[in-house]
Formats: sequence, C-alpha cells, structure tokens
Amino acid sequence: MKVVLPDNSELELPDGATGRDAAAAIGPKLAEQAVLLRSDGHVQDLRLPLEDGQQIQILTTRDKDDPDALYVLRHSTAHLLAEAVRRLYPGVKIAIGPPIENGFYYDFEFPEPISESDLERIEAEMRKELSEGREWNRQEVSREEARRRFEAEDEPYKIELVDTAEGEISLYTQGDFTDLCRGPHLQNSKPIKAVKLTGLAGAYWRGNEHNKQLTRIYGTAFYDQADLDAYMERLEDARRRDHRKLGPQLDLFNFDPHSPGAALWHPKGMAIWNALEDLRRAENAKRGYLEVKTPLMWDVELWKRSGHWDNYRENIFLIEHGETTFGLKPMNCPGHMLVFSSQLRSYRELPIRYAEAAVLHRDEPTGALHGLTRARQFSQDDAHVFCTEEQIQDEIDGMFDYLAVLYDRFGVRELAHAELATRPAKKLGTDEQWDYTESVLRAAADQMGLRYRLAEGEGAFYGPKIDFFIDDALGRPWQMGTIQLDSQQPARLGCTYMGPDNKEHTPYLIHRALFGSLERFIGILIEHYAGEFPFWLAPVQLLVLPVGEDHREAAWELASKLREAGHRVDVDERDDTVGKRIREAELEKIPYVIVYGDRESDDSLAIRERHGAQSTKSLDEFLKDLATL
RNA sequence: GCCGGAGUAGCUCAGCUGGUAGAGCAACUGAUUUGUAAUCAGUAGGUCGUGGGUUCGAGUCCCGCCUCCGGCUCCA
Repeated sequence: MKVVLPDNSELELPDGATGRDAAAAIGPKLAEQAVLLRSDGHVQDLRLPLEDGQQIQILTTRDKDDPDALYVLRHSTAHLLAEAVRRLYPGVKIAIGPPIENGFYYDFEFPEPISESDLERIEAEMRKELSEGREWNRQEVSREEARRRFEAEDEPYKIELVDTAEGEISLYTQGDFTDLCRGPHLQNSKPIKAVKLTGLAGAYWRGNEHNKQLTRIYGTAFYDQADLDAYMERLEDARRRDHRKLGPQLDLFNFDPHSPGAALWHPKGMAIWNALEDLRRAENAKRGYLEVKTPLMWDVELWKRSGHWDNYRENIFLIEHGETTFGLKPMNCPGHMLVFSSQLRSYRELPIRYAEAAVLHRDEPTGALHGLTRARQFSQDDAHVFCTEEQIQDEIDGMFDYLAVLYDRFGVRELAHAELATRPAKKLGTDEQWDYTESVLRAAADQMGLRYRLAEGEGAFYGPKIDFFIDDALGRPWQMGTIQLDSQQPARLGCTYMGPDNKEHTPYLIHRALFGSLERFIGILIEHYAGEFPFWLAPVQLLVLPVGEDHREAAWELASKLREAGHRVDVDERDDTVGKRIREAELEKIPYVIVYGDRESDDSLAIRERHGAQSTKSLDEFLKDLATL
C-alpha cells in the first residue's frame, strides 16, 4: 500500500504498516523523534495501522509549538502524573486526565486530602519517572477485559468510564501503570523536557455538583525548558494585566468586604464608566431606543408572574417588609413590560425599544465572585424591543450591526466569539415555541454569516440567545453581549397590542445587552489595554507639568484652555523633580504629559507621549491632533 | 455553595521551631526650584482580617466566621 506525505510524494509500505513504520521507512532519526501522526487534520496514534492512500504528516519533537504535538505531550504527561500519584498515595482512585489548553489535569480521589505542598513531592516523583524513562504501549481490549482489569485494581471511576465508553476500548501502559485511554500518546517519555504542576482544585466527577468532588491536579509540559519558562513569563505578564490589580492601582475602583461583589467606583473609574454611558446614550438615540427607568425592587408577586420566581429565585436578593417580600431586580425585563402594558398599544407603534442601564443585583455564589467580571451588583446596557413576528429579523440584524460598531470602537470585535444557546431544562413555554424562536435566531445568525458554537441547553429560561464572549488576560471567557428572543414573558405580563385586524396580539420581546455588563466590559477593557487606555477613554488624558515654581501659573492657564476644549486635564505642580513626576505619570499611564518651563509657550509645547516619545507642537496644532483621537 | 491556598503600615514584602512587630516605596514636615521613569533629610503610621480557645506568654499553635486568590459548579 501507499501513503501520501506532506510534499505529495508517495511512500510504499507493507499492508498493515503503522505510523511508526512509516516514520522508520523514511529514516531512523524521524522514527526516533516522531511524536504523533496527523492525517487530514485529525491526530492519530503512531501505533495504529495506516490505510492505503492516506495522507499523513508525522509530527516530531521539532514541532514543539504545534498545538497537536503539545496536546499529545501533555496527555502523556498526565499519565505520568497518575502513575506518580498512584505510587505515592496508596489507596488513591484515579478518574480522568485529559490535556487542556496550556496543559493538562488529572482528577483523583485521595484517601486523605492533599494540599499544595504535596505538589512538589509529586513533581519530584514525575522527574524520577522521566529520568528512568517510560514507554507507552497501546492495547485494544474487550469491554469485559477492561472491566476485569480495573476491578482487579479497584478503580471504580475507570469501571464507570468503561461501562459508558463508546467504540473500542484501548489501554495504554507505561511501566506497571495501565490507564484506560483513547490516546494518542507519545512513543516514550524522552520528548518531555519540562514539567510543572501548577495547581490543585476540587472538581466534581463528570462535572456534576451532585457527584463526589475529586481532587484535580493541574500541570503543564513542554518539549523545551525555555518554552516552559516563556509560558510562566507570559502568565506573569497576564497577571499584571489583571483588572482586579490594575483597577485599585490606577485608582479606578475598589471592593470592600462589607459589600462583596459590588464595586466602589472612584472618580477616575467613573470617567471611563461615563465614556461608555455617553457612547451608549448617543448610539441608542441614533437607533430609536427610548430611555426608561424602572424600580430596583419589586414585590415577589411580579417575579412569580414573570417566571423568575420558579426559574431564577436563587439569584434574587429578598427584602422582607412587613407583609410583603420584595426582590431586588436581577433583570430589567418585567419593568419594561409593565411600561409597555401600561397603555393600549397599536401595531403602528411597533417596534418599541426601551433602554435602561439600571443597577441589577444577582445573588451569585461566593466562590463565583471575580472582581468586575463577576459581581453581585452590576449594570447592563440593557434594552427590550417589543415587536411583531415580521419585525424580529430586522431588529436582530440591527443589533448585530450595533454590536459590531461598539466592539470596533474598543478594538475587541476580533476577540469576541459567539454562541447560540438553546432551550435549557428549566424553561417556560412549549417545545413548539422553542422550535420557532431557536430557528429564528439561528436563521438571523446564519444570514449574518456569524460563526458561532452551539451551546445546547444553555439558553435563558424564557428563550434562546446568542451570546458574545471575550477572554480575559488569563484566557478565561466571559459573556459580554447577548441577544435573546423571548416568546414567553410578554404574555405572562399582559403585553398586547392592537393589530391591523382589530384584534389583540402578543408582541415578541427581544432582550439585548451589547456591552453586557458595564462592569464586566470595563474589567475586560482594563485587561485588554493593560490599563493603557486610548486617549478618549483615559481618566486623565493630559497632565501639565510645570518645571519650576515660576511656571505654575502658566501651567494652569494652559490646563484651563485644554479643559475648555473638552479634555480631562490635571496639573502636577508638586515640589518634586520633573523626572519623578514624569515617572509617576508613566505609572498612571497618562497618555500625554506636557512639560511647561521657560522654553514653552502656546506656540511651542513640549509633549511627551506615554512611553517617552517627545515632540514639540503649538497648542492649536496639538488640539487639532487630539480632536482626531 | 464545594476543594485548596492566602490575609502583617496606603502598596510590595520580612518576621526560624511561641518571648511582646520591621524594611523599601507612598504619606506628612523641612531643605531644594527642579527639563522628560525615583533630590536629600526627618516625622508619623500597625487592636498582625475577625471572634473564641490553648499557654506564664500567640503575628506565630487550634477552632469558628469574614474577605480575597486558583479551580469546580453556576452565570452578564
């Protein structure tokens, strides 16, 4: 038989030859360095037989940055971890250990809890394995055989995996450790040049919180120690971008233990907040959204009618007040529907678009709180569009367009990825209604050419949605914008309009937030810009720095001219050296410092950009330049 | 909520196996009047997250609680 190599040349091999054989046929060096076979975009274990005519690419230790090559390396390293843990902690039960982005993990049930200090010991054991060397052998066995083996080893999680596994069962053995695994794996442990265990966490068996919580050990591995070092360096850099660190440092906001999950916004943070609000208001006005303002607190009777009581109760903060119980609003929708239903509506008024960026409260689990990106108190750039069935498509198109405009303004459009979330288990309405709303959303997304992942069962309880996610500095995805099609709540809250047929109809409701939560959006922006906001967003845009005492008056005059032009300007007239004050401005990440001394005048300003570039411009010229930013 | 870790001055951190808290930066005061990332000197600042316990004695050991960090579950 023949296989086709990446340069399109053909390689003649005996029938039943494996990837390893193919490598060996090409050269001994390649056979030694081979780690994985890739065929038509799919990875394949080197030990598996090839098919006649198959396109193959053999990845070697030289492909050290290839995601597939790293994946197999880390997968094999996870098995080394399991072997080490099994040796060090008799009685441990092993669960699963896949590679993930940037590393791998393995879940265990330890007889006694372990702590982070154990990681060092385990890592040492892994190094021992590496110095001894390990080779992986692949074996296909029957379900019964696999079951028998794991019963003998008293591995209940493996038995459960065997019982629920689909297709053939394969085992990989290294030394005297055998694991149930689909593979693929390295030939041997030689390519594993750098290993680090990075963390310890609880994780529920099969991701279900009703199951037993196992202990998850995270780690990573590379083909090269320098790559591990570089990775750790990148992590360090990402930590420096963390909005929870930069926010207080840049005097934007802080948190106080007396109100966990609710930010205290400082003047500089509010400058950014207001910039977003200004943009939101201006763009909303252009697009026919009408601002409303509705109560923060509602009798729970309303939440029962809207469906939130049955489907969202655990997130609602309750306030007892005499005979009544009020719930702080976690969403604006019921309020907006009550504005709609307060009058008799005609089809001629539709679509009606209500917008409100009110404060919302959601009782999030303590462990979920995460700075601005996961808060208990936050504001969405929320809006609810009441429309007829015929208008849905246009409305959603308009929202996609609007979202693109906003995200482009911040340079985050490319960072966003979309998901289409369908009916959840806990939901209102009939399957027919969901079939319809899901198909409408899907059609809208497809027509826009939107690329999205299907997130089944992750819709809101009242309707399917399209969500836009952006990753934070450490690569954790956060849901930002959302567009949700609701066929449930309007009827429940008595929203109707008179149609041309002189009959009452129930409108469709589209919920939409484009930033998502303003808090979360600002958090992501801080990390995206690493605190170096573009001029229009920077809390302090311009800093005037008088060289000496004699220049203070002139500096203030200049500052007031700049302020009149609409810019946010400070004067740093402190009795410190110019160098010191420049340094502090740099640490504050102020876009422009204007040093003002004997040599300067309105005709000649000394302008220093963030990071040091200097230039000389007249005030008029400078203002003109700023106006374009 | 669950698993693991952490909490010492505004910030970054030191404080060995229990003996009564320390540095740098920031702040303040004074001197200096400064030319593009740290001028010099001095002063002040801490119920060691919080409540209990063990002990002659607790920042240090034990328990509860709060908050934060890394995950899990859940979500904008």
